[in-house]
Amino acid sequence: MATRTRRSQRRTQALSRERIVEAAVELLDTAGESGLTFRALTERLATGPGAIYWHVANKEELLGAATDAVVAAAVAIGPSAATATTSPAAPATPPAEEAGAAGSAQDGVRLVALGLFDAIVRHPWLATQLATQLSRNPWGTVTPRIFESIGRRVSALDVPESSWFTVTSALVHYILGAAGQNAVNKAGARTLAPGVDRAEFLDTVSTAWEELDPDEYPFTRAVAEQIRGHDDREQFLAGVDLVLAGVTATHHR
Amino acid sequence: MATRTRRSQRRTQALSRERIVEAAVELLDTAGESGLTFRALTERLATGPGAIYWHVANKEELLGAATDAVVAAAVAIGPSAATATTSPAAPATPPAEEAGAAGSAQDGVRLVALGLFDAIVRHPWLATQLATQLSRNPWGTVTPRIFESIGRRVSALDVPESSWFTVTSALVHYILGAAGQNAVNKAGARTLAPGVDRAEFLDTVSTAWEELDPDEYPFTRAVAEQIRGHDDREQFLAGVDLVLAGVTATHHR
DNA sequence: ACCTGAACACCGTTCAAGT
DNA sequence: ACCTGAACACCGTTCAAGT
Repeated sequence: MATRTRRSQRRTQALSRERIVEAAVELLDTAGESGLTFRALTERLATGPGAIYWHVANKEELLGAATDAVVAAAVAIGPSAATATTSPAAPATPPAEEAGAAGSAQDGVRLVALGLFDAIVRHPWLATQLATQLSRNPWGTVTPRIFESIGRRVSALDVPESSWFTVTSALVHYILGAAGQNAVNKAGARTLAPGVDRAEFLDTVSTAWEELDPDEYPFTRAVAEQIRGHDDREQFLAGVDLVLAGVTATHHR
Repeated sequence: MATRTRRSQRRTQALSRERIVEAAVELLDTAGESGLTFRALTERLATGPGAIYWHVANKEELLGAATDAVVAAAVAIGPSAATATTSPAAPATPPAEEAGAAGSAQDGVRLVALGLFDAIVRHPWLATQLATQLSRNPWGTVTPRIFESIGRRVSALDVPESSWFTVTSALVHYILGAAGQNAVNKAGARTLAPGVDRAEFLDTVSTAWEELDPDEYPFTRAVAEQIRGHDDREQFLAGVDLVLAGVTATHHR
């Protein structure tokens, strides 16, 4: 078999934290979560483990940095603007969408939400990593980044300032929960042909759900059919709109 | 130091998948995600690794079973009914809440949501594990369990059947996202005195957020103060109500 | 059928030594 | 200041052997 990528030529660029994080993201995308090892990293960067440890404290920090880089790009850009290379450094301010009427702040929320959704689709490991990062390291950079980009749009909605935190939290939580679950791609595939593997997969789940015990799972069985033809992004956006509708109904009415 | 729990007496019960899962949950609760190793399990159960592998295919399956056991108990019971011992096997049908008027289906949703929330607080490893389980194994038992218990209440709301899937998904996604992020307990503490460690922690986050760059993070800084005194459960429920309000506003109105 | 425990391949991390 | 690479402790998993 011997699938050797003969990338172990002499190193041309100097090692740097940025280059290490970049390589980590590539490895995660290519080989999945279990593919990111210091040995693989070491080979790809043509160096030794000690060198990596000089730039990065440990694996947890490396995963955090990889997550942060991808998230930064996602919230800055909006939905899949096809950035081929992931650049760890992102512009400070997101490009302004349509100059802001109060109503199109809702579109802003949708835009950021889709940006995160697409990022998770492109980088399936993000789903798990986001959960890890947000729950055991909320003082890090990842949470504020997401919070800020959603929150700005929320503050442009007409919602009393005292509710900003609650509303933003609800949106962020929905987005992360939904994006996470929908990012079910077979590991390794860079871009999945949208019609083929995916439809097959949904079919499998739908069938499995239809075969559940009728006494224990009446609802899930009843609804299994609806999963078959559905479009993930559409579904995801419908959920965002549901929350936005709740915001409108609850505040300023 | 030699902190030996001298639990390695001769085994009294026979080994079984159930007992292994139970021990795994205890280990996860006590020592965190990194504390669950086959060696620790082996010592606690007074056996060898081979014996465990006879009952369980691998670590991934073990984690899945542990997650499933805890989730099953959570959705069956509702908010923290203080089950001291986690019983992997759960009753088939959840105990009926107040006999169902259409309006109290909303209370049903709140009840299940709080049940999951509390479960994650009691078992912080659930947050990460749920994300893993749901995203790379949706044909497992965990997803249908959660889906069913929320979905039943949704179908008792007056929402057209064609929207059941969308609405249930949105609720489940919010619940998992929110519960996940809020489950920030210091690892190891079984029950945390609610007023002490937690307030200190929120204080730290709030302060950190106030010190962010004013140009990049105006919103997060503005809202940092609101995090200080807030009650997680209250916040969580407010989000559930926001989604429910959205459902009411969008459907059958 | 169920369990034992030594052994294997692999992993994250350290550190004395080099430039 | 930055990098090398051997070495260490530990982990999930296997398997021939026992009962």
